[in-house]
Amino acid sequence: MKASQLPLFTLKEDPREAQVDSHRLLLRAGYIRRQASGFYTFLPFGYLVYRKIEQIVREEMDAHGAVEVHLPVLTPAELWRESGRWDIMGEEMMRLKDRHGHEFALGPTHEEAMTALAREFLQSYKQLPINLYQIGTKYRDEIRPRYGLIRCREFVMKDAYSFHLTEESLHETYELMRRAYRRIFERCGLETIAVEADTGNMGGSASEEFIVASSIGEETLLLCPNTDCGFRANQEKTTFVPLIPYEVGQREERAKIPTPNQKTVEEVAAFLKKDRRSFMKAVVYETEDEIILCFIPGDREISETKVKNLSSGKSLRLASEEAIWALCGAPPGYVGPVGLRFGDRESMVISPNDQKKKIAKVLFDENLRGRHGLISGANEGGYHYVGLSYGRDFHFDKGYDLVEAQEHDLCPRCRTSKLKATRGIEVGHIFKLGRKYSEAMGLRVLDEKGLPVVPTMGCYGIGLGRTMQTIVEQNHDERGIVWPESVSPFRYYLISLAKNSEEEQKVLSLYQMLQKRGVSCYFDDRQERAGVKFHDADLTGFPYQIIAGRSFFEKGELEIKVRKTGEKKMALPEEIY
RNA sequence: CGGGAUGUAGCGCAGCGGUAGCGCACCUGCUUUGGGAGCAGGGGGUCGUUGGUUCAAAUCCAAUCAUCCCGACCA
Repeated sequence: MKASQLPLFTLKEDPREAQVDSHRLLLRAGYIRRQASGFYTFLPFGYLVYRKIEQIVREEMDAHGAVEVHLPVLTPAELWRESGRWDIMGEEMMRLKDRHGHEFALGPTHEEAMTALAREFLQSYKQLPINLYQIGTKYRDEIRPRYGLIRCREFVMKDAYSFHLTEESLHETYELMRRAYRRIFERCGLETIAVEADTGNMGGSASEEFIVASSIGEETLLLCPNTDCGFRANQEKTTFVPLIPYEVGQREERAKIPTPNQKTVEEVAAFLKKDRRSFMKAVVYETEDEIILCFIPGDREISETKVKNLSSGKSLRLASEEAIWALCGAPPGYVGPVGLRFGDRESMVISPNDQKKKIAKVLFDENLRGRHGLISGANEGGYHYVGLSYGRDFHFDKGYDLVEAQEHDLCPRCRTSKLKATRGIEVGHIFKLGRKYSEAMGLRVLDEKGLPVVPTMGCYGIGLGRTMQTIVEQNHDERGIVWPESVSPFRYYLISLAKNSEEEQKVLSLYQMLQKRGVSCYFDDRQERAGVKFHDADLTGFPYQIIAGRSFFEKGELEIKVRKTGEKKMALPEEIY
């Protein structure tokens, strides 16, 4: 392709909107352009790269036994109501009505739609297992779109859904997909780390994320440096194990201490000159039908993800001040385990200002078990208790893991090494979904005995646009992008330094000869000075540059420059492939 | 949704009460031609939108929309 047909859209100056290198370079080198916050146009080069990635994904999915289909972007509300997610998905899901008033979602994911498709044609166990995938546009109304293609509101995802009679069969496909993903990212020139992940509101048992280590990543991973152990997980998923176990402490008298205007653990600890480790921190959440009071060690932060997994799964948020008053009879900051009007054990129904009656739950972190001398709110404004004892002032049967694990905590697997933290971009995710959707949507097949069974499911996603930008994030220098050959729009960037029409004709012949031989080459035939072409060639980042200059016109020799290393060598036209 | 910032030519920005500017890009001509050329000439903006203050508003005030950054984490 020639520049006169397929123009460059390069910019001389950095666009103001871009904050990170990969985003800046994709804009500047003319690969993408923003249309609205979180919505991007793919320009010619960008679309070429995108399609190369798509093709890699397609080839590997096909090679690993999956079948491609294509579903509508709009999914009817009824499907989401069947699974119960119409209400759960919240504002992240974009919705609209047609002229008849029928409700639709712009699909953020397609579990429901694919399960609905499967139940239409799956009747017998003989049809299983089957793995259906599509490459299609998704919509998520992100709170805050960021970093170009990394987090946007319209994006292309490859999503696959597999259906199985047995756990073993699901496991086989899960492993197959794991292998396919390794191949896909490898072919894209990305080094991924596979980590255990939280299953989120998707439901299901096992789940693994494919992460590319990067400082702009929005995921935090915790890794065990002990190679024999090899533990790697998403921070959200990591079980908290303190490096130094919490001391049991001495049993002592309970005392109520005035702590006026001291609300946070930090404030009260400073005020009483006590260590934060001896505090029992209370955090209150509510959902549509629950109020959840959590107690955790005072020196740590709570993991909202972990609490969410222990709740009804609906929209979890910090409780309102009214709800805290209704629950504890005290303002925020003074909540504690003693004197809760419903006791300190299990659940009962209360009625906060929020119209509805809600179930009250109390969750204790396991690290509070059996401890004495703890400090917590007195459930009375302006007072805290010191000297709280397990068994006397609070107790619990089941303790939970509620604390967010951090770097330098103990590895929960080998329990010998300190965890290390890394930031990363999630480019792929594989799940064992289980029967959540097949069950809810009435998917059944007959087994060998002719009895109906509900198939179990797996689900496997890759963000294509995000993958594309991640490749740039990992492959660039101060001059521009350095594409891996597998996804570069073209293999060669041909720069003509012709000074007259005779020389121009020579370069054009060269280009036509390369075309004829099927060499992937972009010909910059613009009437520009050499420097401009060199800069654009480096910026757009194809793996090799062919420079037709003096040596070509005099001796027929071309200069080949390797973009990545800057290394140059001479070659004859026939030697270029 | 809370806090901060910014909207002026295609892009990057200055101007902050008195005729709308600069650099790059674009068009024409001449010279130049191996790392973002020089000279000369030229085209292009209802200053995000709406309302207000004023003799006079890009400039002051208000509202609104859009974009970017930080937060939405925890009493």
